[in-house]
Amino acid sequence: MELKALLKSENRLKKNKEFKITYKKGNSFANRDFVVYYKKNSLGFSRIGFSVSKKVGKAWKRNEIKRRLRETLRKNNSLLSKSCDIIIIVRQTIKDTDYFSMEKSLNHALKGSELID
RNA sequence: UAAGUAAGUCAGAUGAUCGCUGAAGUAAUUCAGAGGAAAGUCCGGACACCAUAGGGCAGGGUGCUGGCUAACGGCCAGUGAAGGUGACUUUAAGGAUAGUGCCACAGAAAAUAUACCGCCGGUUUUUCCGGUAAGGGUGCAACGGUGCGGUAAGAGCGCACCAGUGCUUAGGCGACUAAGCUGCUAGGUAAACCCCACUUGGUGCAAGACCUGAUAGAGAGGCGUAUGGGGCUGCCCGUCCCGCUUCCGGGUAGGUCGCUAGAGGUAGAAGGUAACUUUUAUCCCAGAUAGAUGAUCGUCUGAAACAGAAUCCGGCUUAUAGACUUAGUUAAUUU
RNA sequence: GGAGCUGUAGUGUAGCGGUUAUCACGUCGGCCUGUCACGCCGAAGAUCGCGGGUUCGAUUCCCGUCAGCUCCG
Repeated sequence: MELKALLKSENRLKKNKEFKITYKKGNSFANRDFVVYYKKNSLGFSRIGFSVSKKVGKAWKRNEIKRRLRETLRKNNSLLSKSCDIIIIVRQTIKDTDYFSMEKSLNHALKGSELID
């Protein structure tokens, strides 16, 4: 699958139901900045959802975080072949970190959940 | 030069690589892509549905004058009051003689009554009676203020000036201002109830319309309309529904539309002190749906603030780095 | 996106415009007890979320603002 397709609509978690199922039946891993829920699916590709609480910041701040997360995942396309539903929850500590340390932290979180090598 | 006042503008730019959303195109590709506040949701509209969008009362809102506007609690121009040396700023600013309430403590007395210390007269010299409200004292506030006359002592009792109120004249569309005159003195509070004038139906794009369409009833016609219940903001009137029967077909979830050409932008002309209006030319300028603008590198000038459209407009309020423009004011120095 | 509610000692709450403000739990000190608890007595602890305005005087009335919470798919 092509790299740019990662963020097409079929690769995103959308429905509230899907989120709830992943929360209930999936496994989780957490570090200082992120919580990752993941669960195998039968689609042959992965779907990813983001969850950024209002406690993190105002609207423009949350948008910025989501943009940067998408950029990080775009560079790192190995997630797609896993066929998983993934939810990435952002914690409050992310507020003051810059792009590079965020990327590092996210990779650590994904390694911990054995989604990437 | 310093301090301060008012009005207004911009809101990083540019190049490269990799990406996101929409439109056009068979395709390569091309074009467009967050704000001055997009925010708060404090007002006003458009639009949609609710019942025909109704009547009365209650309730809500606004409150100096004139104008502007689709409308407004907004804006513009003025009036009064308050503040500032000044440029200028602020202003919920109708009515207290329609009525009701309240004015703690203190004080004689807090609104139609009264006299604590006093002053004066008479009698008596402990006091009592009468007159008085000038002085003291209380308080945010004491039935006008200052001065002179007057008096037993006093008092708008009389006079002059001032404050208020009423009337007349002049100016102004008007709020009001100026001058003159007569009578005389009226406590404050309406962001207390209230009165007066104007105004106000409710719900909100999660409005609503259509497509597909499990289970079972949204709709239409007829009959009945006694009681009771429910809906239409609260109550009353009025009105619709709930009952029975016949016909007909269609909740939630999903998708499409609503969804962006508009009280639109830019430039000019005319009218107006201005807000704004009229008109000519020209432009098309986000439309997502878990929700699109990012990352890296280079240069300028320094990894600049507040901060992200969600139906759309007009305002208000709040947040905001840095830079700039224009017009007044005050003070100091020099010529 | 839209609609609403609440802010008062550490916590949960009362409060007619008129004393820098009530009660309970908690805290601190004392009494009681061999000791602790219970009980009794006393004390401290509040910029009434913040900023303006009305008023002689605001926790209370009005305006703005901030924070928290609830409801509507």
